[in-house]
Amino acid sequence: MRYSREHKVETHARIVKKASVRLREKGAHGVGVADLMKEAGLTHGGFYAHFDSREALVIEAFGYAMDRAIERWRKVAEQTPADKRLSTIVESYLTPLHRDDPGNGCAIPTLGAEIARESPKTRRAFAVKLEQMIELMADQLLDVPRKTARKQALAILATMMGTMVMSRIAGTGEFSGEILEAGREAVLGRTAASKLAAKKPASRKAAAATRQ
Amino acid sequence: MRYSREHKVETHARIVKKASVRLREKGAHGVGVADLMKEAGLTHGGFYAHFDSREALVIEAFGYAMDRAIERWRKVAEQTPADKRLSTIVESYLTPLHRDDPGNGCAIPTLGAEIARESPKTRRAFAVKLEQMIELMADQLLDVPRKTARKQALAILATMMGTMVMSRIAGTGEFSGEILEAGREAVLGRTAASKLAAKKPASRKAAAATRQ
DNA sequence: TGTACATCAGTGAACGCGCGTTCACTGATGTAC
DNA sequence: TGTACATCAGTGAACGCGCGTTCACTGATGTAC
Repeated sequence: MRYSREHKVETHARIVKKASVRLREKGAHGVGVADLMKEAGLTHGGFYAHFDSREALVIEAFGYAMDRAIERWRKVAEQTPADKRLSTIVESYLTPLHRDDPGNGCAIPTLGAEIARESPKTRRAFAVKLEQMIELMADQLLDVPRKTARKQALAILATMMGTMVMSRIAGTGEFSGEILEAGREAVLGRTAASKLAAKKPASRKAAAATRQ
Repeated sequence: MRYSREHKVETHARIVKKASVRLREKGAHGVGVADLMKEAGLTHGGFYAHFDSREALVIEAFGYAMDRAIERWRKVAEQTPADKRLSTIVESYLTPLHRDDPGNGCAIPTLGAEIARESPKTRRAFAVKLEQMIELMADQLLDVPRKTARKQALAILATMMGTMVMSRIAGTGEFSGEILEAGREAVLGRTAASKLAAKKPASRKAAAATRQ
């Protein structure tokens, strides 16, 4: 069956998109070609009409995942008043929802170590995307000189990503919630609400409960 | 050949130790049983006299790697005056040397995502070790109440680990060095030396050069 | 103390499963005339 | 506009390699007598 001009491009994109979810969930070696194709509603035989190798899809899917994160942050920045952008990004990132859904989340905490093991050439492509994330984050830090903003952006991203990895190791319980909270507070400072919660044991328990 | 009582224990430990290095370098799926045994000077056939499965060795090797990190920090704490402990740990962690030698480095930046994908039971065992790291780090934060120290320790660890992952994605060049520096500064604050360097372009270049 | 036997860590061949990759084939649609 | 042919995304069987695992065997040393 010969398909229309756009059909192949659409199918290709669908494979990449679905693969990026499964690979974030299971890791770069965690899913086979057959499974990835099934995810896109196809059989494994057609795979090589779209990609030179499994490796090639993995790279493309990783890139897609990072592009989506950048895009998401860009959207938040557009739709949020300047002084709330940083906190909106950080607070939506360091969330149990994000922690428990790595397939649709940031690629660095799930795939960062595997990206670091790629060839220098491939790594460089991802470094460019990382650079974009840093600049985007620095854009949200308004009341400091640009150089300082960039330094702070780097540290904020590192804290966010490290917090996410640690909270996932800790699971979904109270310990994991504590880690997320510490990350949020470190980046944004203690809010009035969290200060209050820290002083009143009763409301702390309630807060712990809502975090699962 | 029947060996002395301690022989098996020693061999077992040697396999785990060597495996922990190779697994940190290549990832949990990056090395085969035969290679791991060869690393310890043995052939693959003897593997199952020591471990129930490859998975069992991976788990044990991950645990060994984390224990070594904890042990190393504990030693630093013992051998360093109280007010220098935090900076000594952080400065030896956020180093090009550590970045370029994942095999002998901290397990979280290399294996954290894979630990997070393990079974809840296994994850919990690693969460215990993570908890130990947190407490050890909190012990070094002296002039704040314990609860605050713990929160700060969590954030510091997250920043350290996130910085390491990001710097490895960035490779070994200037960008990677910038990431490490931002991490150090975020955790320790600008030192007199780095402040000076930031003002004098000449010495900044020199600093960049020493970072590779 | 000396001798016969038991043990079992380690060897290397072999097994078998899974998975990446290949290939002959299909058949719907695009294109040439 | 209609017809014959070409194209090529997708199918499913098959290939073959790598790797985790098994197994019969070895032989040095521990242990029983």
